[in-house]
Amino acid sequence: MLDIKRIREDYEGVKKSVESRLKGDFGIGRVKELDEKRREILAEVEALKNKQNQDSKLIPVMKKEGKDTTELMADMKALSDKIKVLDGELSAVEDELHMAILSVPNTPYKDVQVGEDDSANVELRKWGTPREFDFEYKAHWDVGTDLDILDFERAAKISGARFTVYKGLGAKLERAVINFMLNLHTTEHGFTEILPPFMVNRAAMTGTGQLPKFEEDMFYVPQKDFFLIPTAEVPVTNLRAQEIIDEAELPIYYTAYTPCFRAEAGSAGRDTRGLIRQHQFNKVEMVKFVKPETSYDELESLTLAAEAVLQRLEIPYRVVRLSTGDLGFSSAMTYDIEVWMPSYGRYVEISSCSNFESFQARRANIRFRPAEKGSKPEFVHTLNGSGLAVGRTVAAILENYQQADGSVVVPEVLRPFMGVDVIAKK
RNA sequence: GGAGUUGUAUCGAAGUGGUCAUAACGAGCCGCACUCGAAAUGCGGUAGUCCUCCGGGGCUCGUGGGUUCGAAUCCCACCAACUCCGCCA
Repeated sequence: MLDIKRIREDYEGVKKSVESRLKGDFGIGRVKELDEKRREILAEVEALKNKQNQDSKLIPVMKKEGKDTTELMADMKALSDKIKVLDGELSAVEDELHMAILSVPNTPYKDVQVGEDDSANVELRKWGTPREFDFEYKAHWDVGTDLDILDFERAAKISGARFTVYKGLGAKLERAVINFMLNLHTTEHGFTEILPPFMVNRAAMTGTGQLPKFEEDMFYVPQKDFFLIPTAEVPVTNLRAQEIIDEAELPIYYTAYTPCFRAEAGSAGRDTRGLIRQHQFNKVEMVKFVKPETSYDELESLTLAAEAVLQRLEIPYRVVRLSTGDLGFSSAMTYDIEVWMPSYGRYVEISSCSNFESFQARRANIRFRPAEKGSKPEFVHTLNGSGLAVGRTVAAILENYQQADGSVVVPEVLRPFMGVDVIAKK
């Protein structure tokens, strides 16, 4: 959510910034209209309420003095009716304004290049060199199926398309990757591990920006009005919702493993094979709550923490900065980490690291109290990044570490978790 | 799922229709005094939020409705916590 004051004071500037995302109708004009209408009604109703309060105090005094209050009470009834009508109008305008402003995306940071879509993304750096295969390499779904560690057919039987069953060393590999990532982030990067609920309420989904605009992308549990989390970002960021945090506690770094559930509405026909696009997948997420002036430095270190995973696994990747048109709804700036995927013949997104500035903090009401005496609470800046998507990491391992005989070498750092050096056919 | 109890500031807690929400009374915390220093004691201070013509005004007693001239207080719904029962891993 953008600051309504900022929209009021610099309407043209904010409008221009939001519209640099290029795609879609952002409805910021409606916000301005409703804000003006709201303030008009507010001034009127507050004047009437003040009168109501003043007159209301007279009644017990008059009664005590034995005076007749009939006339005054009749006047107040009329006043009260008028207030009721105006209050009704006010809350209708406020509801509409609230919905309207919740539907306006964040303003991109000044460094973000303007562009229509991912074709305008800028490559910032590359790490590692894609491997040259001297045999005919396979896509990860074939590697996994042939080794009998991934089973897409039986997953379809019990659930449907876009689900996977991991089996034997495949299941163990998934678990090893999760543990490796969590251990790295907690012991070397200063993150505190969180294991949150995988179902959340509407308020949490609104706090991080998934609602009200993207409800159709989520799995929903009508019985309790819960949503299956699309990412750990939702429960973990909302962990501190409605709080005023002591400045001394900042920055706060949380990391969490969770499964993620996505309806993948509108992506029919894309990435239909393999582990890349699933209704349910595992992810290790990193979330930061920081002071505003540090948030862009924190974005750099967050991205480096995610990159460290691929460096330890020794898999080539590159880092890109998303263009305005490719930027997520809540984000001001996003770096994507893309891993080398031989079967795609290109780099594929495996992590997304974003600075939301105060956009989520304002929605979820997450503030901190500056240490300086007498200072007012301010919104924190929130960030998050995948550290990493686990299914895609496993896919990248299977593809990049496959051998001519169909076996897969286990990356060095995962061997303590796996207990084997190679995943081979039985 | 059923029954009961509860929800007021950092915490405990009073207030049960108006003139005690500028939230009593405790506790904690921060200043100051006393002290060589500390403890004890005394004094003072210890929400948020919106609007503003910067004078001030409004809102918030779990949340949302209702009754009333007027609601923390009465009524309804919902949420959460606790106790007991049922169910369950």
